[in-house]
Amino acid sequence: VLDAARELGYVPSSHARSLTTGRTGAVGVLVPDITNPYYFELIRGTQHQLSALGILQLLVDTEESVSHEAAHLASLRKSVDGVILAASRLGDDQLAEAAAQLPLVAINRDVPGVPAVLIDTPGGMRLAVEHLASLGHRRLAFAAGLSAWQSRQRWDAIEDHCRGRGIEVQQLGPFAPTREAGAGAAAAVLNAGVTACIAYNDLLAIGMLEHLHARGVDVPRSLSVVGCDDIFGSSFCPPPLTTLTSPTEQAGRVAVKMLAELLAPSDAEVHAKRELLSTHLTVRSSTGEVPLVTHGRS
Amino acid sequence: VLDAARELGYVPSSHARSLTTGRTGAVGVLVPDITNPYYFELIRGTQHQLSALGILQLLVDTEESVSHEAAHLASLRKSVDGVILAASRLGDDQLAEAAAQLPLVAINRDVPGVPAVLIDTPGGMRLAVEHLASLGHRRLAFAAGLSAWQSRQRWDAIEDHCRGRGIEVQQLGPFAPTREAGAGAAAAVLNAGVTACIAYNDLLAIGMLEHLHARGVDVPRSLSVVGCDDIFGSSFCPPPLTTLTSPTEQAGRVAVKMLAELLAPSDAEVHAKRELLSTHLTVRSSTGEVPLVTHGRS
DNA sequence: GTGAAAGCGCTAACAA
DNA sequence: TTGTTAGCGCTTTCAC
Repeated sequence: VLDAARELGYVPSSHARSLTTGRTGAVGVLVPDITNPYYFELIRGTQHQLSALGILQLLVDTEESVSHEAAHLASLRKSVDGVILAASRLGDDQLAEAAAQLPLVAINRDVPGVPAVLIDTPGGMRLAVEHLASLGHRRLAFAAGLSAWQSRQRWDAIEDHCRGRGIEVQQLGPFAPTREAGAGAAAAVLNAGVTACIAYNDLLAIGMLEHLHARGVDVPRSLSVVGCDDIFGSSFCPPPLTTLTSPTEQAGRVAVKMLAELLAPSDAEVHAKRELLSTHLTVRSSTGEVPLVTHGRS
Repeated sequence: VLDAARELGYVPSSHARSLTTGRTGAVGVLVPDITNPYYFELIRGTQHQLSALGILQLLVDTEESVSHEAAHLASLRKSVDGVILAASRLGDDQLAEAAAQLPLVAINRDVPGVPAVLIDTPGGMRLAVEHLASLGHRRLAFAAGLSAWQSRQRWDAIEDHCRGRGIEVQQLGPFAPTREAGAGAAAAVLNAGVTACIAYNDLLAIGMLEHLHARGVDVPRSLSVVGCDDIFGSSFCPPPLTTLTSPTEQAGRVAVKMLAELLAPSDAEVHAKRELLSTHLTVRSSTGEVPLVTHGRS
C-alpha cells in the first residue's frame, strides 16, 4: 500500500491538513516594495530561516500603500500561521490591531504591544554625525524619505546629535526611496548651501551621486554624502558610498525566530518582544589611501 | 447576519475553499538564488502580474540545487495552482515530467512540451560579438556560468558568431554567478591573453571589474568586459558596464500570463507554448563622450 | 495496539 | 429563489 503511494508520487495536501490542524505551514512576508534592494537581504534572511523550519514564504509586495497592506493582511489572516511586516505603512493603532488578530512581527516599527525587530539606525546616526563633524563639517542636510516613522526617527536622531555640537542641520524632502529621486534631492542639497548630506537611504544616495557626477560636483571634496543601509551596489558605485551598514539579513532571520516563538510558545513563556540590532558606519572613499580629513570633507 | 460577519472581520479560509474547488489561488515561483539581483526584476514582474490577478505568490529559493528544486516542486504540487520555474537546474526529462504533473511555465529553459518564456540572450550575443569585433578585438574569452543550459546556449552562440569573423574565442570557468567569483574569473581572463571578455552574467562581470580595478588594469583600455542581463548596479559601477539588456520583468509578467492561460483554457484553446523575448546591447563607457573605437577597444 | 468515525470550513449539487 | 446536505483530504478522538 505504502509502496503504491510512493510510486504514484503521493504528497499529502497541506491545505487539507491545515484545515484540521489549524496550522498552514506558511507565513506571509509583506514588504513595501519588492524592487528596493534593501528588502532583498531581508527577504533572503526570512527565506533562509523559514525554509530551515520547513515553512513556506508568501512574499507580498504592498506597493507602499496602506490600503494594499491592510487588504493583504486581512486576506492572509486565515491562510498563514503568522506574518512578518517590514517597514509597515500602517498607523500605530492599525498595526496594534493587526498584531492582536494574528501572530505578527514588525521590522523597523516600534509600537507598544507589537513584537518587533528594530535596526538601530537612529543610534547609527550618531556615528554618521560624528564622522562628518570630525571631518570639519558644520552645515548638514538630511534628505528625508517617505516612510514617515523611519524617516522621522532618523531625523530626530540627527537633529539631536547636531544640537550641542554646534552643527547646523536642515531637513529636505521628503524624497522617494529611489535612484530617480536622487536628482531632485541633489539639486535641493546643492541649493541648501551645506557641505555634507545624510540621505534617508542608499538608493537615494546613489541617485544623488549620479546626479552630482553629471553636474560635475566632486564628491566628497565639494560635498559629502552619507547613505543608510549599505545595500547591494553601495560598495561599488562611484565613489563608493560611506553608509550606515544595517544587519538586514539578520533582521529577517531574527524576525522569523521571534515569529516561531510566538507560534510555539516554548518553556520560556515570557520572552523579549523587541530585538534591537545595531548598525555600524562603513566609511568608503573614492580617494583611496588619502585620509579624508586632509580635505576637511568626507 | 452579514453585518455581524463584517464587524467581526470575517474572511473565508482560502484553504478550506481550495479543498472543495481544487484551486488554491496561489502559484509557486521558484528561483535558484533569491540573492541574485537578476531575479529581483523577474520576481517583481511575476508579483505584479499575479497580484493583478488576485493570486498569491509563493516565492521559493531552490538554492541552486536540483534536489531542493525537485523537493519543493513535489511538495508544492498539491498546494498551488501552478508553478513558474526560473532557470531550472532540472534535467530535460525531469522538467518535462514535472510539467506533466502540474501546470508549469519555465523561464529560460527550452524543453519540448514545456511551456516557456525564453529570453533571447543567444541572439543578443551576436550584438556583443559584433560590437567587440567592430572595436578591433580579435581574441575573446567567455567566462562561463553554472547554469549549464543557459551558459551552454550563450557559449554556442558566441562561438558561432566568432567563427567566420576570424575571431579567436575560448571558454573559461565555469564560475559562480557572484561578485566574489569575479576575482577568479578576472585572473583567468588576464591569464588567457585576450583583449576582451564576455561574462556569463553581470554579477560576475561586476566582480571582475572590481578585481581588475584592484589590480590596476584599465577597463576598457587594457581589457574590455561585456556583461549579460543589465542588473541593478550595472549602470553605475565603475566603469558602467556594457551589457546585454534583458526584459526580465517582462519575462515574469509574460510567464504569469501563460500560466493563467494554462489554468483557464480560454477560447483560443490552441495557443503558443513558447514566447521569445529579445534583448538589446546597452553600450556604456567610462570614457564618456570619447568614442571607444578610438582606442581600438571597448 | 489497530480501525472506524467525526469534523475542520467551505462549495457543490441537490431538494424544497 | 432559498435551505439543506454531502463530501473535499486530512487529523484526532474514541471505541475496539
